[in-house]
Amino acid sequence: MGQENRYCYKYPRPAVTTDSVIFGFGEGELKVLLIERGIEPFKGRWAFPGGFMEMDEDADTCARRELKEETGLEEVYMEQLYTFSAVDRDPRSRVVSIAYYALVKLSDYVLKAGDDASKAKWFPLSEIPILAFDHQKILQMAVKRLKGKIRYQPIGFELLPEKFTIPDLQRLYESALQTVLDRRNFRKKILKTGLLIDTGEWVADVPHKRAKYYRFDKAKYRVLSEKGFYFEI
Amino acid sequence: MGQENRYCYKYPRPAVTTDSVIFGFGEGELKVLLIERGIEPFKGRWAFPGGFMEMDEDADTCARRELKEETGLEEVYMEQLYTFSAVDRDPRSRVVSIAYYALVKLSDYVLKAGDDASKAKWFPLSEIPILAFDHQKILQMAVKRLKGKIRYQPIGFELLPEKFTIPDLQRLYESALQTVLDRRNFRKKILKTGLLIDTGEWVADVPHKRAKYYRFDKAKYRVLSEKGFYFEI
DNA sequence: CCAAAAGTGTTCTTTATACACCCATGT
DNA sequence: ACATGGGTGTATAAAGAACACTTTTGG
Repeated sequence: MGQENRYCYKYPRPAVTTDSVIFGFGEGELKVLLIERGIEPFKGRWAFPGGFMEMDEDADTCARRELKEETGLEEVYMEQLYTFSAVDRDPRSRVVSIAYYALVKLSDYVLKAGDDASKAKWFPLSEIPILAFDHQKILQMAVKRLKGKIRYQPIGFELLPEKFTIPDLQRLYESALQTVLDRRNFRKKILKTGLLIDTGEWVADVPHKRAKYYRFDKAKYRVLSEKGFYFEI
Repeated sequence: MGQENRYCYKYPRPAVTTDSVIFGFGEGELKVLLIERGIEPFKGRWAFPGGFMEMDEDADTCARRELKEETGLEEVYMEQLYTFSAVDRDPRSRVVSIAYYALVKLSDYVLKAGDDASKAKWFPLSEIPILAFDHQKILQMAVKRLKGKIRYQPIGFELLPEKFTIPDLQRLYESALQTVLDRRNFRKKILKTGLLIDTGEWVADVPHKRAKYYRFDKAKYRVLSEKGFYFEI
């Protein structure tokens, strides 16, 4: 205890961290989960959840551990994004960050006040504050990746609840891709993939015609994607 | 001199390296450049060029420096691929590797005997030997990425000489994608992009009709890709 | 009865695919 | 003259884009 600098190497080494860009979708727009930093550097600034990699875990494990510790989120869709290694990206010392991005169902995740996650907050993409470190750059890349990927891989479902309507899905696509899509053509394309299962349920308590709820057919998608399934919105 | 373990930290840190998968195209097939390891671990095995990151360089710089030192190659098309961080990927100690892939014009690069590059050799994708570390896994991902990327981004040109014919380009695509393409349709699609410039030169000394040489219009591609140019073979 | 969003088909245009013959050259 | 690979056009099929009205529901 109190023993410092116990780990010595022949050559200098950078510290290795992970940072995760967590996307959610709610109120018709894409959001990102940020944590307010409680310590220097960048104390008080917002940043992505993340932290130092332990020696007995790989980067994926680290990213999931940090995510759980800082936000309570578990078992989310997560993918490696890019590794950021600019020499001066951390003012303290040399730090290499392996960045991830994750897609979560906002409905599964209610921010609890008072616990470790109390400093976590969802920000719409249009209202991102100034971020710590090079996190602005990380965010840019994550958004670009999401936009690129959502067009030809059905990852949109990861952002919606288990049951969702076709108009819900369309709003997500319109928001993510920043375009307007034709209702009839969108429905045709999505149904033609055969990846939606009709749940037989309908939206309730709306002052207009009720939309049907669908589920995403994960098993069928796995089979199709192994066969080289190609899809595009 | 002789002073060891001078760099001490409060927490243990992994070493950080880069490894680069170098693709070339010749004799009608895709090839990869490998280096024979002269030291343990995996002495005598083939591996990708790469090495430890210095504290005053970022990963891109490191990958290019190592590539130059080990093979003499400079100014190649290079992109970050993925970061490999499995706990046991290096038998000596914890090493995180930021992998890159590069595309080079084989014509620009003649292996010189006797210098530092003397242990470098091109291997066709179909004849890859057993590799060191987790390089087999890295190669798999690099090939997957190349196949995916070549379909919708004109990176194929990076693998061909400055001047190339349309049949050359077609052979590259057929080899990379492992398919057979229709000559007439391929030509139409490629020319329709407007990215080929007719050089006015023809192949010489062939016992059949001469093919025209084209150049890739990099400037035009930059303009188009900023405008959201989308292309697919 | 009104406002609001969901559901539904058809036409037209664009793009992709399939396919066969002639041409130029070196040996 | 022959073997080799390069160049070219057209017809058909498939996919994408454009577009308007009716239905259901709560207030």
